Amino acid sequence: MASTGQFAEIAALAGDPARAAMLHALMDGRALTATELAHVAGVTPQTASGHLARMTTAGLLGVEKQGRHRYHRLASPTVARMMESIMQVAADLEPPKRLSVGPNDTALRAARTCYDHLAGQLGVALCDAMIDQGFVELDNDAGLVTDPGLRFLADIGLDADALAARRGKRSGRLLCRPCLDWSERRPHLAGGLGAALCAHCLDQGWVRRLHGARAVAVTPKGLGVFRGRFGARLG
Amino acid sequence: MASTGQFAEIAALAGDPARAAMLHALMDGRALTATELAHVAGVTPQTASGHLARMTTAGLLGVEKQGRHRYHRLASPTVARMMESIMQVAADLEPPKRLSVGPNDTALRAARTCYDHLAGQLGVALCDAMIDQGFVELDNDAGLVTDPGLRFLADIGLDADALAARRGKRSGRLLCRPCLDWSERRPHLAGGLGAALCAHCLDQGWVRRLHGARAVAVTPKGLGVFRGRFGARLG
DNA sequence: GCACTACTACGGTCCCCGCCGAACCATGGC
DNA sequence: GCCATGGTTCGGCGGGGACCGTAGTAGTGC
Repeated sequence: MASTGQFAEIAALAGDPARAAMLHALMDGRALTATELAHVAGVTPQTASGHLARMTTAGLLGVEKQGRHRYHRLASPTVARMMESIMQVAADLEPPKRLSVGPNDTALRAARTCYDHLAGQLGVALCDAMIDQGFVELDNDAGLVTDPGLRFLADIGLDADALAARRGKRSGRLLCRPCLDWSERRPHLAGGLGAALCAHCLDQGWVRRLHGARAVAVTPKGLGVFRGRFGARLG
Repeated sequence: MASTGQFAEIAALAGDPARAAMLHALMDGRALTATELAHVAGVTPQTASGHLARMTTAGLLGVEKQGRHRYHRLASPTVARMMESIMQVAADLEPPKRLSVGPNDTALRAARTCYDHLAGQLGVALCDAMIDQGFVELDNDAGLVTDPGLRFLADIGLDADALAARRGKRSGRLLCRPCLDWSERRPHLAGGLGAALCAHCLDQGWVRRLHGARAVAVTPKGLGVFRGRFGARLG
């Protein structure tokens, strides 16, 4: 089988604190340089370089060389999914020390990207609002966009055909994937729909990224749209 | 956040070869004793005991004491999902030595349980057959049971209402989750539907477990059902 | 050409952790 | 009561790997 040895190898790679920090930093889906990653991990560049090389040959990361810089990113959405699922298990672990609930942490809980979709209080609130309005129906395994939901998406500028193109084999209905939020313990929208929604929010300037991290902020314009059109209850 | 420290802790627990072997052995959803797990991991009982204690306090495993035995099982489906996703990433790793493609491995590829649903060639074949017959529609994110599919499920003895009860908030339609098979690289059915289907196959004697491992075998009766009713192309 | 930056390769140190042997509890059968 | 069995705890050993020095190699700008 994909022997336990290979399984252990991947898990062990993710299990080192320095490497875990780098992987987390890449969870916004963008590409960073080795020096930046060394900084977030708190190690010297040469140590970081070694870690990055190992993760790249293992297929966790991909690199794009560009001039004298080498940008490292997560190799695939599959890796991001893996990290999400580990985070869910880790969230059940009682917090050990809780010494620093810094502002960074607060921002992250409020709104963040989870590789390609929105998470945190914002992600959950948008999801709840769309359920309340009957735009999507969710169960533990999957979600379904209703006919009013399709009209709503078209209304805010998201074309259903474009959405269908993002997905694989299309079915008659537009489906999506629920993703359990590790900080809120409630589901938010993921999958092709979640990715499209997140990209659209960034395009339209409804949310913007904060200082190159995973956290995002809702713009005034976005707040109006989320409250008015989505019917979301936000802070 | 669910700090990178906790993330790394969970991943590191899964990253040790001995612990990974134990976790894999528990992936059939049943509970095993410490001695059995020590055997599959190839370590002494006292070493296994230490590993099991750590994984239990970390929330990866649960124990049920029963007489002088202590049965260890995966703590939750969440843990199983985590392991599935790590396996998917690990499957992309080129096989390192491939020295023993033993019969055990062959049986595992042919048909196995993946915590609570069927996987391997059998799982993929059943999924393909149900798609071909128009019983389910799948995309990358989710799947939908059609009306003929609901009738088919009732026909083979699976009640849709009972299925709905297994899931969380019910939607108008019966949804399911696709799970990418790490050996076949194609999706099979998971989620509540996959779990119900697997349980039903075991109940009806269509498949039976092999020597207490994850591998399962299709019985002659099951072969008839899978070919005749499902229309599956099997071996 | 030279200086500069970003990254990689090598050698050595240190520590964590997985492992086992032996001894120590708990349960069940006689 | 006694032994047998499954399981856990403790102490010491050993190896793997994470880390940082220093040194070396591309690519860029002057």
